[in-house]
Amino acid sequence: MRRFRGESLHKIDTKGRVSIPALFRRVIQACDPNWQEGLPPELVIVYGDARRPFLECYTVEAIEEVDRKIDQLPRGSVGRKTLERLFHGQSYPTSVDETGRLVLPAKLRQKIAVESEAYFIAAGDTFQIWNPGRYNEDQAKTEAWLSDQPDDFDPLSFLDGGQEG
Amino acid sequence: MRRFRGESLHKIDTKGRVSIPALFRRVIQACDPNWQEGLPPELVIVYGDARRPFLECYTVEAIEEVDRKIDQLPRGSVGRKTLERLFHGQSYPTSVDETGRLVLPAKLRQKIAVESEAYFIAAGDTFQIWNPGRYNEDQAKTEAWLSDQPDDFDPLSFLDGGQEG
DNA sequence: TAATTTACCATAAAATCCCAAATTTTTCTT
DNA sequence: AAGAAAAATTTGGGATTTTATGGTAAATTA
Repeated sequence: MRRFRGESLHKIDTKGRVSIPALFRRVIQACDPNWQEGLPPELVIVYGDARRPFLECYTVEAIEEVDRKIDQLPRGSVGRKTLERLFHGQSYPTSVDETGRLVLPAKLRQKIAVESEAYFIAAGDTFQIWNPGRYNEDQAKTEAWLSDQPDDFDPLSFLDGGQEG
Repeated sequence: MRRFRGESLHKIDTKGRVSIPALFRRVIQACDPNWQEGLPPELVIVYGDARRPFLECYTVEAIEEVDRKIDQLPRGSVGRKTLERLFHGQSYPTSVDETGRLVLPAKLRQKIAVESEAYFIAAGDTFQIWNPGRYNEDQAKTEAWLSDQPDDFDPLSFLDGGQEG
């Protein structure tokens, strides 16, 4: 399975167009089982979780996996209903244009409060789009926490045992 | 499992190109399960941990092991988020070119403050890239610490029980 | 028709490819 | 073991391609 990796900052123009990081485009294309020469690679942007200040972008393969899992939940259950709202309702299917860009409609830009620039960061099999300042704040918190740890603290220690709080 | 071993100093040219020590290349290639004749061997450079003054280079196998472990952490946990930022976001996937070189983008060069030369040193299943002067300082500290130990102190004693610190 | 969205064209900057000169290391031969 | 030949490594420069971004025209839609 291909994964996103990396981060970068891009301009948003007056029409809401933004370049997708070139490396991300390759993953989007490789993970679109319907893609073929000449067609624009597709993806799905999930924007509904109000507690998250970013847009979450899924490849076709990744969103189909989510869909399959939702299908397995009992009809009428709270979980299923919530997930259907989020992933089926509050999501925006789109595609990468010929020049490697994507159009963020006004509604989505407002959701994450972006205007002239957007910050892209990989998160495994999805990637996120942030307001750059908002991301920096969040990142600063993470770094502050890290610098409170002992000098020899290794983030990888999360991987072992992890008695996570 | 193949391991990196050795150290060396290399020039960085104006485009950010730097030769990878030949012995390291063999390990990178051997640990890239997708590699085949004609393809460039791939690797991932992790640069995000601000407390570390070097770039940490992972083989494909090594980074995939980290990815698998991250996948097993609970979604939404602090540990998972921190590790995703670090290993998925603040990392740079790249490959070894035909002449055995690698390109360090300006952002990565700035992170470790290298300009005309870079120092490479093995560290088990990864290797590190340092500013040569910065590495010497660090090494001097290690040596100073060692020389403060009793004459009969054997570093290998760390291997036994080792009540570190 | 006015407004919005989509397609198409253009350009500067950056990243990549291709070729090649000097080294250095290894192998071969005497 | 020494010297010569071959192979591999490190480094550099120019040409080409890709990327990020902007603008205009065509098309869709309300």
